[in-house]
Amino acid sequence: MGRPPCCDKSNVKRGPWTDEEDAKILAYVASHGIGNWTLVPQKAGLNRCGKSCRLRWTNYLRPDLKHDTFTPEEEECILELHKTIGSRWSLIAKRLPGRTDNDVKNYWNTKLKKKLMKMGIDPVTHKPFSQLYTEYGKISGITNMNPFLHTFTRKEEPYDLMSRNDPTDSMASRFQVVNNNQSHYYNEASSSSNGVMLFGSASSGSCESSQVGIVPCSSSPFECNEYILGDPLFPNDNMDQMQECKYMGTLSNSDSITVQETGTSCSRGAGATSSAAESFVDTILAYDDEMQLQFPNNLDGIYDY
DNA sequence: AACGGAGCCAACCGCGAAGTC
DNA sequence: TGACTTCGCGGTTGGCTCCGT
Repeated sequence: MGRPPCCDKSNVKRGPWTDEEDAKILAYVASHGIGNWTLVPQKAGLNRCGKSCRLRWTNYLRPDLKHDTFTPEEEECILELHKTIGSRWSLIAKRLPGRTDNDVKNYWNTKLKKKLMKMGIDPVTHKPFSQLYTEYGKISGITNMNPFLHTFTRKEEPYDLMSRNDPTDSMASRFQVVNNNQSHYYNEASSSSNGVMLFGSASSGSCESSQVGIVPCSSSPFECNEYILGDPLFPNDNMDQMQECKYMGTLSNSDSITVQETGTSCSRGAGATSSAAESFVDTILAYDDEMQLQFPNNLDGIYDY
């Protein structure tokens, strides 16, 4: 039944690699190529777990890897990609030849994140903290009135907003929706009219299906169709439609994306039923209009989705 | 010189997806 | 089809180095 265990984890060496061990990996790959990593320790004469060997190769020994510091161009690329797709390091690393996901992740955590925070920019949303606090204040102020938003804050629902007690916490984390085994960011980059972000959850009890997409306005060489189309939350039925949109999935140079849910039936709270033809943003706008009528003072000013 | 804190990064951990039997 | 595995990923940690006191 199944494959044999990769190794006896209690009986393998761990910790830093020696030059001798590196040489064994290199020699093995040179003669056999990359294949079944579980067999590598045995065949290469290493007392290591196959998983550890694979990690050592992919993160350090690969001949195509760069070991120098990140260039300003690479830094800019990471920032742009992170703004769009978040902490999907392996996807970001694929756009940076010679860099691994571990490299990118470490560089982000040790340099870029702090750099952004020093500039007063939230590293998750890539928006100024001041703007986020303003927007969050508005959202929290109307949460009890808007039935749609109320759905996300009720404790008995699968959705739950994170605590706002920690002032050092990223604002974006407070918009993270926890949905059983899955969580999705309501990326704060998603709030203007230049593009559309479709979101939802296929595993939600109230949504039968959903889709996630990013529509930008300007086209850079980067295309994120692969991320969107590869997203498990994106129903196959909508793939063709997604691929037909030539703008879909190209990276926006601006931070303007709007949130929208389309397609299948989805009910979130009283009155939030939307038909297949009724878009999510239409539903929100309808509530917005309703709120404007009922509480014109509270919702005065800019409030774009 | 000794110490402690911060920064950095290689390596590990745990999970979900995919593969195998 | 189900049990069990490997693979790949993102998050976290441990230890080394640097720097200020």
